[in-house]
Amino acid sequence: MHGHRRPTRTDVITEYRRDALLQAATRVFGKYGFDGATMEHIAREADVAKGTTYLYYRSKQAIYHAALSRGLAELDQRTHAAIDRAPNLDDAIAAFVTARAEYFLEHRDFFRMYVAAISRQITSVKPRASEFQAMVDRQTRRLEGAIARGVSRGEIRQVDPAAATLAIFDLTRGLVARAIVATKAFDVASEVAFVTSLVWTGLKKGKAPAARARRGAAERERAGVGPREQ
Amino acid sequence: MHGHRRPTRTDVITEYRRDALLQAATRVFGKYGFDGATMEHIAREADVAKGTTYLYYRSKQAIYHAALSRGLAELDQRTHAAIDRAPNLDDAIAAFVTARAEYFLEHRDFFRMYVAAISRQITSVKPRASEFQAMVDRQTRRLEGAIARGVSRGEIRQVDPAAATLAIFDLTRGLVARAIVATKAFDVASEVAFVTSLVWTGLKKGKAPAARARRGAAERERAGVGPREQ
DNA sequence: GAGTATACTGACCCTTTGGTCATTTTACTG
DNA sequence: CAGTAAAATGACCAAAGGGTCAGTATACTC
Repeated sequence: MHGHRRPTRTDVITEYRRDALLQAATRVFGKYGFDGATMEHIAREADVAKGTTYLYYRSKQAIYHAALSRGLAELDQRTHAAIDRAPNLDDAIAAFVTARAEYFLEHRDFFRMYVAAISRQITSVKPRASEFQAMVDRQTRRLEGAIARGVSRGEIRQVDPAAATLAIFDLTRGLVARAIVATKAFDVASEVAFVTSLVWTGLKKGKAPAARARRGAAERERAGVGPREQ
Repeated sequence: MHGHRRPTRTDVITEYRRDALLQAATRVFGKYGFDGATMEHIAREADVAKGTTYLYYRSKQAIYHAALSRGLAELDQRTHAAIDRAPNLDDAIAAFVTARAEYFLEHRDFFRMYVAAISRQITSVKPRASEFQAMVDRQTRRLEGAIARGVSRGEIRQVDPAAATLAIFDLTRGLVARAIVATKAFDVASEVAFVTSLVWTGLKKGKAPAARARRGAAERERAGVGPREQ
């Protein structure tokens, strides 16, 4: 556990329990949400008694946070690897969408936690904004870099790389959400293809319609809109 | 309240309380989420005692459902009106995005409830899928129709209208979420313009890149992916 | 195998909160 | 203004669940 000495018996047990608890937590939080999940349930799922849980994680919050972080780290790692493997921008976009869709579909409970976490961020009054911002940043940085390069290299039209990345991010999340909720068969591959084609066509160089000025309504929103209440 | 006889005193009071409670509920549920909200808090916010709440709504679930439904109805109404006012497809798309973004930004607490509801749908094990499906359908039907017409009329390239609509839907939601979480100024108008331009460029007729076959990973997902567990 | 350290357990405590209802307040009627 | 119906109240109840810890089981040591 620390440094690199031979792991003691305690280290091994700790690692084993921590892992089992995290897996159990992901399953339970994914299925019931933070409030719906009970420590008792998580403990049973990990084949321990409730008290044991508190030997490895300080609180419900702590185990939730750990489970979420673990998934995010793995997701980021996979996303980054996929993008780095892509030789050019359109492949990078496809890789981003594909890698994430794949990961989420292999880890449905994690995806549920992920969506709930995003929802919480919007709901909660507590301004844990910075932590959340960092999380999104980690997930989008690589793709944003690739898009920025595409723009400066003239590969695609002049767009705000951050906005484009976030758009792809949103599309992917929506796509996965639908795949998970779907009761009838849902052709993920073709949905992924649609999203990538939509985005690629939308970004590709061509006579850009240069963000046609929208009249009326939208204009009124011009001013910076901070977190002001309705 | 029923039929069209002169409203009795009771009717007036009922309407007044119901309305106050729904407003209060939206505020509280929006800020604290379903579980975080307490009936006591909602009651206080509506200037009544807890018991009074139960004179007008059977349960916490009931008031939650009523508040959500009311917002959805209004949102749908506005969205539909905006689309119907649009003379052609690209205006319809812009109208959809703008109308929704506007409504959500004017009713931030409702938006929070809305996002939480979506998240719940994904999280919850209970298959209330059909009700949810209906909700999304109501919100997208009009735009989907417009897009379908655009396709058959050859105005845009051959795409699945449902998929395109859902994509626009997702982009709008993401955009609003960011506007609401944003700590620094956030230029909604330009974000709306970006999304509409991205979509419009992406859908517009042109040498369609015909969903370039994605090799590898995505392919493996081909089979219908139902709600199977990880 | 006695002795000790480590790991685990679940009954228990305490707070929170959805929902109820006997009682009180308010408004209306004749 | 007495009498009655409608409306509102908040103390109360019961269930649920996060977290604790005294006690028990397991494993390791000499």
